[in-house]
Amino acid sequence: MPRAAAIAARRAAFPVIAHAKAKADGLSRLLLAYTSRSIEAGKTFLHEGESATHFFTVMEGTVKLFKLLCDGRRAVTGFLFPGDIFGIGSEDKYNYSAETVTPVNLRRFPRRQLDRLYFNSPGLESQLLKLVSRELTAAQDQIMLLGRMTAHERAASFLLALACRQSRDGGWIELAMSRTDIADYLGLTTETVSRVLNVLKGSGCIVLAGNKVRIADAGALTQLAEGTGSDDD
Amino acid sequence: MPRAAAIAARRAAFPVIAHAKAKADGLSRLLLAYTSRSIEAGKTFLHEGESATHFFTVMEGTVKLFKLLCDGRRAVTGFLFPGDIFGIGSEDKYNYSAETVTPVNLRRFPRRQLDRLYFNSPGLESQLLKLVSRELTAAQDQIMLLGRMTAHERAASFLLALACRQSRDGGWIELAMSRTDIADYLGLTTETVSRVLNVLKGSGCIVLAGNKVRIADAGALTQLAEGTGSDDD
DNA sequence: CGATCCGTTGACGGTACTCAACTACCGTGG
DNA sequence: CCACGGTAGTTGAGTACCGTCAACGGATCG
Repeated sequence: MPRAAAIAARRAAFPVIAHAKAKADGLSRLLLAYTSRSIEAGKTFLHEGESATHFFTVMEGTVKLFKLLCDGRRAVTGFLFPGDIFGIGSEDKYNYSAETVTPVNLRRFPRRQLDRLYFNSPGLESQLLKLVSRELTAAQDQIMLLGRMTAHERAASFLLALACRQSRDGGWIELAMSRTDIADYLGLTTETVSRVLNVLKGSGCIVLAGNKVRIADAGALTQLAEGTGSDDD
Repeated sequence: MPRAAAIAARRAAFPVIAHAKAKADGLSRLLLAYTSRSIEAGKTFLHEGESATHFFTVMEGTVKLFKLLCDGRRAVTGFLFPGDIFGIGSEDKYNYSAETVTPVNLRRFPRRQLDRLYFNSPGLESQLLKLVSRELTAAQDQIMLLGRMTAHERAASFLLALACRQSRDGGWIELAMSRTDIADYLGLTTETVSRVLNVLKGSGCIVLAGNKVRIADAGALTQLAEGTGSDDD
């Protein structure tokens, strides 16, 4: 029973709105009417604490959301892929910063106009509620990961979650983000990320080739991700 | 600048809806019309994965929300106090379990009736959106805490966040939850929690007396919580 | 009074961090 | 063309923080 829950958790695991595009059709159509911006890689285009005037959808590329401690320590709270929406949530300030990982194409939507739209399209608000709820679920999964999983388990979970988002290219996953980004996402250091990935590679669970990964033994990886060796529950 | 952000973060730090009662007045009034249940301490009254039929508000007592790994490892995602609302969020299954920490008095509200209510009270849905957003913010703060803070910093943050919720009794904070609960909340072990609290006590930051804590040196505790010793940023 | 649970304290060990060196891969410019 | 510098990733050695295991004290309860 908890096993099923764990699997479901991983499936929804991105702090991000898994397949938001499909689910938020009305919203997406809405966004299409608005300005599209191209941003080069490595630009912080949204700062924690700024007043939240817009929300965004990723058209192309990868974005990361993160928070900083005053001494520079960083936590990446999520990666965003095409179709994901962020900056929703009715706080008046953004509670994370956002930076482009790759060159990115974004559409942004002024929040100020939301109230008007709520009035016109009644389903919209509950769509947003659903999206934020999904983000919340993902964040809580991440809490489980950071609070109670080992480095190996974190890496395995991460790869499986990535695979769920990018199921194309014959199983090859593109690691668009740097090791530092992954480390800050998994609560580890770059060195540990590197080592752990190479252990997974060595054990035959994955194939590592530069920025690409392929999951070779999903079963073994899943077991790792759940911390279950060969024992039954 | 990041310092201000960090402080704001701690202020909102409970994965919980800080002072939801005040903010969600319409909602609270609504809930008052519904059944109230008393539950003894230590009962799991809501299971992760169950279909989410109701949402709840805490009238009295303390509740914890948690998730389990299949091998029994646990992460407490939040503590709930009187006035807090949970089980909102429009997922069809609960994504955490809930257990009473103390004897608790709850009101519960059938979700099925929400749609009808949305129609009648237009502000309601955006109230919910705001509550879920706040939960999300809290969860992301917890991600920062779990991913990038030391045991001492986590404990200090925890105490400060608790103090923000319970500002009564002349500064005495009631630790209704066990060390195990705190450990699962902070991603530590009970032993470490115990040790760290006693270090804080020894350094004069706090006063520990059984289940009660008083913050003696809020400044020092805040510095600890932020990881800033005496260096400027 | 024994049993159990919770919290504390101690000794020890391991996982992951720190520090450091080294490689590979860029793009730039001599 | 290759030297050069900068960045990203890998690898190694040593360390530290925190987890594990174990024992103990105090409270509650039957």
